[in-house]
Formats: sequence, C-alpha cells, structure tokens
Amino acid sequence: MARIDEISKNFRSDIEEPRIYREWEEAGYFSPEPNPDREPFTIAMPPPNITGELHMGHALNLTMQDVLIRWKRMAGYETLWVPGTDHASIATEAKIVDAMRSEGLSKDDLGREGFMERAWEWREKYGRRINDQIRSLGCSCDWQRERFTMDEGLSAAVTEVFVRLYEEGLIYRGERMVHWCPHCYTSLSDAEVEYEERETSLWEIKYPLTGETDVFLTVATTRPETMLGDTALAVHPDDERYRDYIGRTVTLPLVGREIPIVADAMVEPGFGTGVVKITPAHDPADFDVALRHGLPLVEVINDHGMMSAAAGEKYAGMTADECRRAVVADLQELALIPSIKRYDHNVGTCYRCGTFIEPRVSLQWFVRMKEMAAPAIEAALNGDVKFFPERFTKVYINWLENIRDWCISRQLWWGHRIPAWYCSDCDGITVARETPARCSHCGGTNLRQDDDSLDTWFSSALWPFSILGWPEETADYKYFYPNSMLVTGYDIIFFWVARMIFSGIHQTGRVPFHTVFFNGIVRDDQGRKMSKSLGNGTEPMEEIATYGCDALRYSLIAGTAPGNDQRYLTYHVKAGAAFVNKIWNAYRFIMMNYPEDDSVPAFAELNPAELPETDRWILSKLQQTIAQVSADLEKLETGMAFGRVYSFIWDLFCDWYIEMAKPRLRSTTAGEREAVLSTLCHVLAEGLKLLHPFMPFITEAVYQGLPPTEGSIMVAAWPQYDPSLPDPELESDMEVILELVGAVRALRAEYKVPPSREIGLVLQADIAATAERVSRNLPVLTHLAAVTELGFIDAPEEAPSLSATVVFKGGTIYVPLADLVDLKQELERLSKEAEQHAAEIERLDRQLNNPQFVERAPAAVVEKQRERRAEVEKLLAGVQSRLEQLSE
RNA sequence: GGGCGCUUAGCUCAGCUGGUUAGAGCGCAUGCUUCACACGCAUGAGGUCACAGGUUCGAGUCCUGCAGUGCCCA
Repeated sequence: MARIDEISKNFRSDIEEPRIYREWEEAGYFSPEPNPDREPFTIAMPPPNITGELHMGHALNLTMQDVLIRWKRMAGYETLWVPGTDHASIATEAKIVDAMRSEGLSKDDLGREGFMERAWEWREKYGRRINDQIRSLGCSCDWQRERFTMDEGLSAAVTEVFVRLYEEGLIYRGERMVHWCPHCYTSLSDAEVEYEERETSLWEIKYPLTGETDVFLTVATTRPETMLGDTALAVHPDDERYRDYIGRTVTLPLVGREIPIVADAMVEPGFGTGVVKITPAHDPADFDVALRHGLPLVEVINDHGMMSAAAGEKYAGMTADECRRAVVADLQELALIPSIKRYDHNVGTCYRCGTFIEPRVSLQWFVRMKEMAAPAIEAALNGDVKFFPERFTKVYINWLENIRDWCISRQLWWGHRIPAWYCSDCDGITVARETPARCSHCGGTNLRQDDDSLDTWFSSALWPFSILGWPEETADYKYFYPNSMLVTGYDIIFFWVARMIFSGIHQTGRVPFHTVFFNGIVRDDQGRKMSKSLGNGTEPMEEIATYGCDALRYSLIAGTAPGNDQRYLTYHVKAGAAFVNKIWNAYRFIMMNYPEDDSVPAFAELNPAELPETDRWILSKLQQTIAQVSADLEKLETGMAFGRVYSFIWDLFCDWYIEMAKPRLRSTTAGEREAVLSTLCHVLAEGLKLLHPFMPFITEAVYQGLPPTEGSIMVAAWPQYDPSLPDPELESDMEVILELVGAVRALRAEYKVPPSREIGLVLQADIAATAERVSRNLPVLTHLAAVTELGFIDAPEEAPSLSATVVFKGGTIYVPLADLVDLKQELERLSKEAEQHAAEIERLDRQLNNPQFVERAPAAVVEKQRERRAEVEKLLAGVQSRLEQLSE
C-alpha cells in the first residue's frame, strides 16, 4: 500500500497538463499517415489570426474540434486535424503600422520590402504564441502539417486560383462602386461592412429650376456635403407632381453647375419630397442611376476622406465633416434649407476599425459571383453539405442568392500580391503564375506588377484543400480531401464558410467538407459579446493557469447545446475543477487499496457471471453509458454526451459503486479484495475513455496511473457497446437495494437519527428472492446506511409495534426506533405518503379508463402505465395496512 | 421591412424524432471532520415549462397567434 505515498492529494494541472501534452506530441500521436485500410477523418482548423491571442471563442471552437477528433481517433479513424494561422491582412497590417508609429515610422519610411520584413517578424512572434496557446488547450492537431496562409504552398494555390479564374473570365478588373475605408486606406468587400444605426439629420435643400425665378425642387438628404458632386436630380416617372420637370435642369447651388432632372423608378415617391439628388461618385444607388442615364461622375471626396479640388476652392481640403457644416451654413445663408429634421439611419462602418465607410468609385479586381454561387447553393439543397444546427442552411442560401460580385483587391502590402502585371507600352494586362518577362499582348518588357494584395478571405477560402498540397495531387490531398467536417462560428458563414464551399466546388470539383458544425458565441456573464473595447472578456489562458485546461473545457461543454450562444461563468469552471478533483480522488482511493504484488487478476480473466451483483450492476450501467455516449456523439450532441459520462462517473461510479465496493475491499476472504479492485480499475478505465475526448489531461494522467492499463488513453480503443452485457433485470433487482438505502437515509433525516448510529431493520419482502438479495448485501447496507442487523418477517402482523415504516418496491421495511419515533409524526408521514400514492393512481386511472388511450396509444406505453398502476397500488396498500395497524 | 433564435427551479442552462412523478450545475436549508475527495457526503425545499388558442388518447416538445428580448440581412 505504499503507492499512495506517491500520489499527491490533488491533481496538479499546471504541471501535469504541459507534461502530458509534450509526451503526446513527442510520441507522434497527432500525426496520421494516409492508410487505405482505414477511413480518414479530417478537420481543417479555422486558422486564428496572428494579430494577438486566443479568446474564449477560439477556446470553445478548438475544444469542440478536439472532442470530435479524439473521439474519432479512438474509434479507429485515421484522423487528421491541420492547425494553422491566418495572415489577416487588414488587421495585422493595422497592428504593425500602429507599432511602427510608436517608433515614429511610417510604411513609406520603410518601403515595401522593409515593411514585409517587419511583418514576417511579427508573424514569427505571434504565430508561435498562438500555437503555444492552442497546445495549452490540449488540441491534438498535427503540428507537422501546420500551415500559414502565406506559406509558399498556400501562396501558390492562391496564384493558381487567381490565374484560373482570370482565364475563365470569372475574375475581372473594373471601375466600380466599392466600400472604402479611409482609415485602413483600402477597399473592402460587401461582407466587411457593418451597419450601425446612427442618429443624424435629414436636411432639405432647395435646387432652383434653371431659367425660372422662385421655382425650386426640394430634396432630402443625410449627406448635404455631397451635393457638391451632384450630377442630376431624379424623380419617379409616375410621380404627377414632377412630371413636367423631367428633362429640364436645375442649377446646383454653391457650384453653379446645371444638372438635369431625370426619371428613374428607383426613386421612392413617398420618401421625403419625392426628389432625390444624384451623387454617382459617392453613393452606390446613385452610381447605378448614373449608369442608366449616362450621367458624369464628379468625385468630391478623396481616398483620405477629404474634400477634393472638384469640390471647389472653398471646400477643398476640408474633411467631409467640416465641409458638411460649411455647406449647410452657406446654403442657409442663401435660404435654401427649408428644414432640418432628426433622422436615424444606417451607416456602414469598417469591420476592423469602425470608421465610416465612404462609398467610392475605383478601379479594383472582382470575382464574378453568379456562376460560382449556383452550385454552392445546390450543394446545400441536395445535402452534399449539411449544416448543424440545420437552421443555418437558410442563412447561407439566402446570402448566396443575393450575392454581388466580390471585390478582392486591397490597397495593402501584407498579403498575397495580385499576380497581374501592367504593360506601359500597350496598357495590356498580363496575369501569370510566374513573374512574366514580357507582356502577353505586345511582348514589351516594361511591366509593372499590381501594387495591391488580395482579400485575406480569398486565401482562406482555399484552406481546406490548399493545406493538403493542392494544386499538387499529393498523397495527403488524395486521402484526406474532402474534409469530413468544418467546425466554426456561425458569425463567419459569409466571410468564410460560403466562400470555401464555392471555391472548393469550383476548384476541386467537390465540396470541401460534408458537414459544417457551428458553435455559438461565448458571452460575458451578462450575456454581452466579449470585446476588447468593453474589457469584459475572460482570457482562456488565465483560466487555464488558475483552474486547468480540463476545467475550462468542462465549462465550455457541460450543459450547452450546439450552435447556441453561452455565457462564460466562473462557477462553471470551478465545477469543472471539482470534477477533475473527484476523478483524481477516485483514482487515489483505488490506489490506496491496490496491493504492490501482482495478485490483482486481469479483468478479462474474471468470469462476469460469477461476479457479485453490485459489480454486474455497474458493468451493465457502463454498457448503457457506452451506447448513449456514442449515439450522442454521432448526433453531434456533445453537451448531452458529456452529461452522460459525467453522471456515470460521479453519480454511479463514485457515489454508488465505490461505496458498495468498500466492504469487500476490507474482506479477508481470499481473492475477494483483488477481484473487486480489478473491476474498479476496469470500470474506471472504461469511463475515462468515454471522458477522454472532453477532458484529455486528467483522463490520461489517471489512465496511465491505473496498474492494468498500458500506453496512452488517446490511442486506446473507444469502448464498444456489447449488447450481450447489459442486464436490465439485474439493474431492476438492484434498484431494490438502492431504494432501500435511500429510504433508510431519508428516515434518518426525518427522525434526526445521526448517520453514525447503527440501526436494525425488519424486512417483509414480497418475494423470497428479495429477502435473499437484501441479506446478501447486508455489508453494503451497513456501509451505506449503518444498518447492522436484519430481521425477516412474513406478514405485516409480525411487524414491530413502534417503528418507522417504508413501503418500497420490494416490500416493506420497519425500522424499530422506539426512543425516537413519535406515533403521531409517523402517522402523519404515512398519511401524506398514502395521499400521494392515491393521487397518482387517480391520474393513472383517468388515463387507463379512457378507451381512446388504450386503443390508440402504442401497446408498450399502455402496458407501462398498467404496470406502474399495479406497483403504486401495492405501495398504497402497504402504507394503508400499516396506518390501520398503527391506529389500533 | 424580411429572416432566425431565445423565454423551463433564486441564477446559468439541458430536455434530440410528442408518452416521467420536468432534469443538471451553482445557490439555499438541515445534518455529517464516515479510514478517496469539505473542490466532499447525505437528506430536502424550490417549477401552472412567457402568454392565448389549436392539433392529439396524450404537448415543455408539433401548428397558429401574441408579448418581451437578442442576433442576422436589407
């Protein structure tokens, strides 16, 4: 029994978790090999940005993936989980520029090359940090296949796709209206704009009709400063009020330009005055109107968000905001602003920096979307890609159905540079995989590469296959593609999920993954989204340092449903830590009792049929648990699967089985002690296997410490449900013992009998087998309920006169407590019980006397209610007879 | 304006295809230093499952409506 000296009283997660992780990684358990004899199971990790640290959302997302990967690995799949990081062009460049600014440096000071050098240094530093954090979370991903979106291979994939799409006519360069972030100084895609409700004003401006005095058309606008760039007014063609003005012109106030009045169906006659100003260079809808009517573009706001020369001498150089005030003041001076109203409207902001988006016409690269969206929609409709929870399918389809061309060029340096070269001799564009020596049009050599880089999401859209070596037909690609599953947050359906699906289908001819499993958002304790600016986030790394990784994972899995948002609450992590402690101490307990010699038989050598019924009971429960946990995992019901293991280990194994086993551990009968130890070890080891995907570290630590186990639990075989092992009849028989213990404990509480006081029990069993069973399990009763003496009677009349009585499933027990039981109290207690039974019988009768129920409900349900009625009837009869007896 | 969630014990949440006497964790009450664990054990209190209709032999679970609340899209 010396082993216990080596086992500390608590599990030291801070020391043990990193040690165990190192062992796994060094043993190579994370790295699969293509193996035709096994089925692959592949997940591509959503690559975290290299901008900073992992937040709680990452912790949840990574935990879910690890649960699935570990389970599949144990279940015999060749599992590959590819980790990696994303270069996050806008976000990272902004961070680097910020860091440079604190040194007084700008991008131009360093130049493109110097800047890229710095950026790569950043990637090294933060990439490594992120990886360490992923390790702290226990993730069993294959570090040998780690990828970064700007790796050579992945960059080659990006170029390949760009060139192919260009050659197919699906990528084009054109002058279009784009979202422009004046702060990040780049164009953005539609998905990268977030709309916020803002309180602003609605200004009405009067435009004098040319050639008339005192005839005006009045427009309503939220952006008066853009009037400097107006090139038309528009009215609805059917609007009687303005029909006569169509085709005439107004003179633009402050500018003096004569602009036409056009008719366009896009105008809502009911909004404002029914006349709208058209500023094609600064509004997407106006741009379309201008295209339809051949109107000129006047760009009055430049790419820094400042007024340009075209705005006129007076306003040029102002910020848009300053200009707004100036224009309004000037118009008021001319009495051209009849009203200003309060108004709420949606303004677009940059998803990275929050700056107001400036809609702007500029020359950018686009992906034509219609053609690629169609098969991606089809894949979701026909089930090639399935979403869990299913409701997100609609969100996905709806987005793709309304998609517009994707602006992919960014005015940034950090990213994949666009593989397009411009010829200064013929103005031709050469798009190529390698730097071209000559222009593909005129053969000239004066080529200059496009300065811009590609949207980060253009490269992450290729992630599921680019990480496997595509476009090369590598062994990994052939074996592991398509991925089995994608696990990610529902908040990036548009950015990422949809783009991966259409890119995968277009480039590889197959969907990139078969299942998309969405996880929710982790919120703070008040249900608010965690954010840096609010400072309400909880750092996963700090939680791990305090409570351990397993405890953190517990808090993210226990009691949650897939796809639902959840709150992060400290007491959940504490509950996780308590569970770890519980397991550790169950293990300590076994080891305290474990002999140093080899006298404990291997579990396989025991004959299950000869084991005591307590052992067969827990083995039967174990089988049930195996079946349920496996079924829940198949359905991706991770929270439920976890709940079942949890309750098996804590409630059934620790609270019941270990306690029931204790008497036998003190047995002096040859072999009894050893046999029960063998079962204890076996059941715990099996339970640990079921728990391992959720809480990898404590399970590994204990598994390795248990004498009969060998090797690492993470490569142990997932427990197989054996339909021959569960024994429902035995479980039901054992209920008698559990119920009896419970009844005695409750009586003790009721009558304030100290748990330590030993009591006797008189049993009147319904059948002889029950009496035998109780008798056989007297040591268990003694240990669990301090019952030291058992008497048996055949009829109620023989019952001890003054005693507490419990009628239970197997019969009636009498606890003679002459000094403690008060007759009146006992009568009250029994009457209350009788009432409850009677009420239930009434309820059951109502149901069973209903011919419709008996006729239409499934036979099994009816039978069940009948049995229940008979049982309650018996209980009631027992209680009533005792009541009568005591009343005499 | 359109779409999607959520509303179940004091708090945070489970409850998957309708069939229990509605569960868990935390909290609460009472008792227990029982030789694994007080990060523990035992016993117990606490819910007309937001509301109103409907379908059904039977509804927390399905349908319709309504209220509150949150998110997404326009």
